[in-house]
Order: sequence, then C-alpha cells, then structure tokens
Amino acid sequence: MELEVCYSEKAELLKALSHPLRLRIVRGLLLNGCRNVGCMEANTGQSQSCISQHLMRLKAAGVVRAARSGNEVYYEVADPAAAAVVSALFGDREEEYQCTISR
Amino acid sequence: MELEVCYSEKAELLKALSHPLRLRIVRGLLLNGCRNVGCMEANTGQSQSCISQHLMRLKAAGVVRAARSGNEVYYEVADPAAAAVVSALFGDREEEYQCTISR
DNA sequence: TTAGAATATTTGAATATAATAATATTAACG
DNA sequence: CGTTAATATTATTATATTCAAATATTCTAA
Repeated sequence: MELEVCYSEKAELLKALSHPLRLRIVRGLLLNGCRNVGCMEANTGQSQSCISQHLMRLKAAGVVRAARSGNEVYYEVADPAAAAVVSALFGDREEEYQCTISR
Repeated sequence: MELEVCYSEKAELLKALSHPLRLRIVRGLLLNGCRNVGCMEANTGQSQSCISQHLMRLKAAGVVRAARSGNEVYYEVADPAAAAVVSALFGDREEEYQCTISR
C-alpha cells in the first residue's frame, strides 16, 4: 500500500475523532456503553439533531456501526484503531473497554 | 478539570494531527529525525510554503517545537501525547522513537 | 552591504465543517 | 388508521481549513 494512501487513511480516522462531541461519544461507547442517541443526548446536553449528525459522520468513517432494535438504534465502536487512539489519548487501558469489536 | 475542556483539548490535538501531511511530518520527526523544512520538502514533494504552514499549525497546537540553528530551523515533537497517538495509530513501538521529549 | 539560502507570513479563492431549526422517516402501540 | 417516540435528513448560515502564490524575514557569507 502506498505511503500517501496510508497517511490519508489514518488522517481520516483522526479527523473523524477530532471533535469534542464525537470524541466523547466514542469514548462513551467504549467505556460505559452509552449506546443510543437518547442516552447521548442526556449525557452531553447536546441536541438530538447534532448528535445524530455526528454519529453519521463517525459511521461514514467506519468508526462506529449501528443496529436498530425496534424504536431505538444502538451504536458500537467498529474500528479497533479508533479504540487504540482513544486509549492512547486518555491513558485508558484497552482491557477496560467493553468492546464488541474483535481485537 | 472539567469534562468538556478535557475533550476539547484532546480533540484539538487530534485535529492538529488529522492531516496527511502533518501526520507524516510528525511521524517523520519521531521515526527518522527529518527535522528541517528542506528535508521535509525533499521527502514529501510538497512546497516549502505548504510545509511551513503546516508546521506552524503543529507548533500552535503544541505538538512541535522549533529551534533555530543558523540558517536552518530544527523541529522536534514536544507533546508526549502526540507521540502516543501516532504510536497507537501506526502500531509503532514508542521505544523506537528518537524523541527529545520526556516520557 | 549586498546576495543568497532557508524559512515564515499574508492574501485570496475554493472547499469543508458545524450548529440550528425544520422536516422526514421508522417502528410501536392504542 | 392515527399518534407518539426515536432517530435521520435537509437546508441554511457562519466559520474554519486548505492550497497556492506572492512577499517578508532571518541569517550567513562574500
């Protein structure tokens, strides 16, 4: 794989994570399983629309994956690299993460 | 420290790193000590102005620090968290990094 | 002191991002 | 069916980012 492509891909991942709310959402998914929009809304005080838009951004980047269950949609972290970055950034141990992703 | 502030600060760091060229520059500093603009220019094929602008962005974010030596300016990574993120992202071992930063 | 090398800054145009508000979808339930 | 809850989408506006080109700065050396 080309060098440039490699840097572009990783930069894309960082870009997806480089917003306070998105970072908080992703860490929330990893740490305490706050998994649907309503929960995130309550936790962060941000609007439904705003959160949903950021979730779409994360989904487009492959950071996150969605599964609908009836009325609600549950999200989970889909990219191990994203978990690794968050872990490095916050000094969390990855073992603490309640992850559905394969490591 | 407040939660929001914390996420904002970390998101700022990720944002500073979330560009292919900046990521490449920072990893270059960590891995092989390509430390002045001329060297980066040669390595990446980007223009002097472009590289310099990105270096200023990295410096403003505290990722990088500069020291002039005569005609040239040498850069080094100043933020251990940035090194940790790059290491997590590329799967590098941090011990391989030729760092001037304290760990 | 002037010229050249290395780097920084400024400006402008194109594009991307972000928040809000309004509207649409989807599913459960009476 | 009609309503409500949960989430997604769209449109708008404001702001930020990016690159390229031109210009400025800083140092060295002749």
